[in-house]
Amino acid sequence: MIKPRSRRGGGRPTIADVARKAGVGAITVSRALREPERVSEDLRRQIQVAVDELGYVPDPNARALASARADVFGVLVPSLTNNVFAEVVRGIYDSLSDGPFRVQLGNTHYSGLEEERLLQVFGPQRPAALIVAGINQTPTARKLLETAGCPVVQVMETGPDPVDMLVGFSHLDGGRTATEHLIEAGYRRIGFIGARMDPRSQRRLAGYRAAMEAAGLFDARLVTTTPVPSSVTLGRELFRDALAKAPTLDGVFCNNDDIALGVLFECHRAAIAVPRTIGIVGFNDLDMMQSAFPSITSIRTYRYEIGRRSVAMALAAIAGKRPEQRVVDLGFELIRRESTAR
Amino acid sequence: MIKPRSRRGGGRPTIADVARKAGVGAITVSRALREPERVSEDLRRQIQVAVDELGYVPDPNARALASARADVFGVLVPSLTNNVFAEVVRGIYDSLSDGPFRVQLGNTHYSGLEEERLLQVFGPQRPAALIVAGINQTPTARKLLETAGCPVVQVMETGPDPVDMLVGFSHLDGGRTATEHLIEAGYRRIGFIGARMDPRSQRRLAGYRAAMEAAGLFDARLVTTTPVPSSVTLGRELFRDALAKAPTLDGVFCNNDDIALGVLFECHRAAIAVPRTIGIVGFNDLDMMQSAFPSITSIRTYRYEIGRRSVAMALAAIAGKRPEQRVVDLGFELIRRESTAR
DNA sequence: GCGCCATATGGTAGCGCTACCATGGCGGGG
DNA sequence: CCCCGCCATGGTAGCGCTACCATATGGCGC
Repeated sequence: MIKPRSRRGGGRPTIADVARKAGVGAITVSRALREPERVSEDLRRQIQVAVDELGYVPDPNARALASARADVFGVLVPSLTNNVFAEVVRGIYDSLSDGPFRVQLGNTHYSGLEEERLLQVFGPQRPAALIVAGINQTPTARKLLETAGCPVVQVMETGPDPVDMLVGFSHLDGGRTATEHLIEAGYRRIGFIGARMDPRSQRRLAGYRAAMEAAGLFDARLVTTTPVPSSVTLGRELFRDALAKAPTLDGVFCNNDDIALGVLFECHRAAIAVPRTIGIVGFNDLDMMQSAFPSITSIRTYRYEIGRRSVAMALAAIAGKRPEQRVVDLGFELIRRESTAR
Repeated sequence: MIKPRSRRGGGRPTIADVARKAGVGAITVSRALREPERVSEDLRRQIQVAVDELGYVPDPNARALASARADVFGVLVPSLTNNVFAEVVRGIYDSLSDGPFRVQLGNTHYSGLEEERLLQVFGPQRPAALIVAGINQTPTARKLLETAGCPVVQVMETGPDPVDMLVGFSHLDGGRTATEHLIEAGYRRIGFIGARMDPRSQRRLAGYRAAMEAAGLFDARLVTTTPVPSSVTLGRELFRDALAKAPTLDGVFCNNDDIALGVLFECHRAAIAVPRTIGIVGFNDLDMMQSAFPSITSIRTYRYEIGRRSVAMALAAIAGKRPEQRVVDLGFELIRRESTAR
C-alpha cells in the first residue's frame, strides 16, 4: 500500500522518478530523451542531471508497447556459419552499434517455410526495419514483408522488383564473368561445381551456362551439383565426381571459395598441375584465396558493404528520406590469380 | 470515439478480443496460452478456436512489460565472422528455434568495454537468460552479470569460479596436448604462432609453454604472436617471421586453423616439406583441416555442442531445475593427421 | 450437514512509456 | 491594443498484457 511500486517493477527508476527529480512533467523527460530539439536547453540540462543521478535507463519494452514500434532491426539470413552472410551481418551490426537500434537475427536454414515462420515471429514485435537475404521469398513471405509496416531491404542480389529496397549484385553476371575469364585464359572443357544450390548458386550456374553456350562450349556433363551444404571436403569429392564424368576437364568454376579450395587440395593430392592442367575460379574471394598455393582466382563480392548499405537505406527510410534509388547494385570484381594464369 | 481501438494499435486482435469471442475472461486466455494445464480442457479448446479464428498472436512487448521479463536470450560473442563463435551461436539458435525464446546477439569485438556497454543495453530488456563468451569479464561486466537477475552461462572455457554456469573446455590443456603431440612425434624446435591473442589464445600459449618447459625445449624465440586479427594470410606472414627468428624451426603449434592453413600454404610456396621438415598442428579442427594436403593435425573442439548445452542449462535454470553441475567441461580431442606424421 | 481447502476462473490495477490534446505565454499583424 | 497562431510544456488516457487477490465451485472429513 505504502510503496506500491516495489510490488512489481524491479525497483529501477522510471521516467516519473526522473520527472519528479527534475521538476518537470514525465512527457517532457520523454521528449528530452527522444527529440531534444523540442525541449528548451534549460530543461534539457536539468533532466540530464536527474537522469545521470538516478541512473535512469528507459525500458525498451514499455517504449515499444506505448509507441507500437520497437527499436529493433529484424535480420533474416539463411546461415550463421557461412562466412558470406556472417560478413553481411557484421556490416549490419557495425552500422547499428552506435544507434538506439538492436538487432534480432533469424536463421532461415535456406528454407522458405522457416523464413515465413520467422517473419511471423518478427511481425508482432513491430520492428523498425527488416533486412532479408535474397529475393526468392515464398508468396506468403513476400506478403508478410509487404504488410510489415516498416522499411524492408532485401540483400545479396539485384533485380527489378524488390518488395521495398534492394542491395546486392548480380550472381548471374558474376558467374558469367568467371566463366568468360576461364575461356579467355584458354580453357575449353570448363566444369561447374556447385553445392547447396540455393537461388544465388542457381544464378551463378545460369551465368556459367550463358558464357559456355555463347562460346559453343556448353556440355551438360561438365556440370556437377549437389544440394548438400558446401564445404572444403565436399569440394574435393565433387571434383573427383566431375573428373570421373568428364576426364578431359581442364578448368572449373566453383560455386564458392570453399569448393574451390577443396578442388585445389584434390589437385595437389592427385598431382594435377594448377593452373597448367586445371584452371580454378572461386566465388566471393575470401581471404584465403590470395594466400593459397597457387593463389586462386575469384569473384570478389562486397558483403560487408552490402550490410552497411542496407542499414543506411533502412535508416534513411525510417527518417522519412526514402532513397531515390530503391535498387543498389554494388557489383563485383574478378580477381585474377595464379590458379588461372596458364 | 466509437472505435477508440483504432486510434493507436495496429488494429490487430488483442487478448480481450479473444476473451470476448471465447466467452471467458482475458486472464484465462492468458493462462491457456502460457500454462495450459491450469485451464480446463473445455475452455482451452474454446480459446484455441477463438485464437485461430482471429489469428491472434500475443504482443511480446506488452507481455514483457507486464511480466517484467522478456522471452529473450541475450548472447554476447567477440566476433560474428569467426567460425568458432558462429558455430556456438548456431548451436544456440538451433536449440531455441522451437521454443518461445528469441535471441538478442551482441558483438563485443573482443573488447571488455564493448561487452559492458552491451550488457547495459541488454539489462533493461530483462532477458530470460544471458550467454556470454569467456570468463575474463571486466569487474563491471561481471557485476552486471551477477545482478542481471537471470541465469547466466559463460561459454568456451572452463574454470573454477563461474558467475553462474559455465560450459566449455580447457584451452590450456588443449595447447599442452597439441604441443606434447609434436614433441612425441619427434619435433624439437617447435614454435607457437598466434594471432589476436585473446584470453583463450593466451591460455593455449600457456599450455604450449608448459609442455615445452616440461620437455626442456622452451625458447622464447620460438614464440611469435600479434594482436592483429587472425587470418590465413596473416598465418603465412607470421610463419615467415617465425622462420626468420628461429631458422631451425621444425614444427609449429598454431593458435587456430586459419593460421595453420596459412603456414601450410607458405610451406608449399617455399618448398618446405610437411611433415618432414616442418610439423603443423592447428586448433579447432575446422572441416578444411581434414581435406588440406597434407591433412593437418588439429585439436577438435565441440563448439556447436557448447552452444546447445549452454541453452539446455539456461532453460533448466529458468524452469527452476538448476543443474547440479554448474561447470561442464566438454573437452577436446587431438586429431592426428599427415601434417605431423613424420 | 457444515465448514474447510483445493481448484478453476475472473476483476482490478497496474507495468513504464508515449500519443493526443489542452494550456499558457509570447510576438506580430491589423 | 487586441486577436491569432505558434511554441514549450503538461495532463490524461491508454498501449496489451499479467500479477495479485477475490470469488465461486465442488469434494472431503468430521
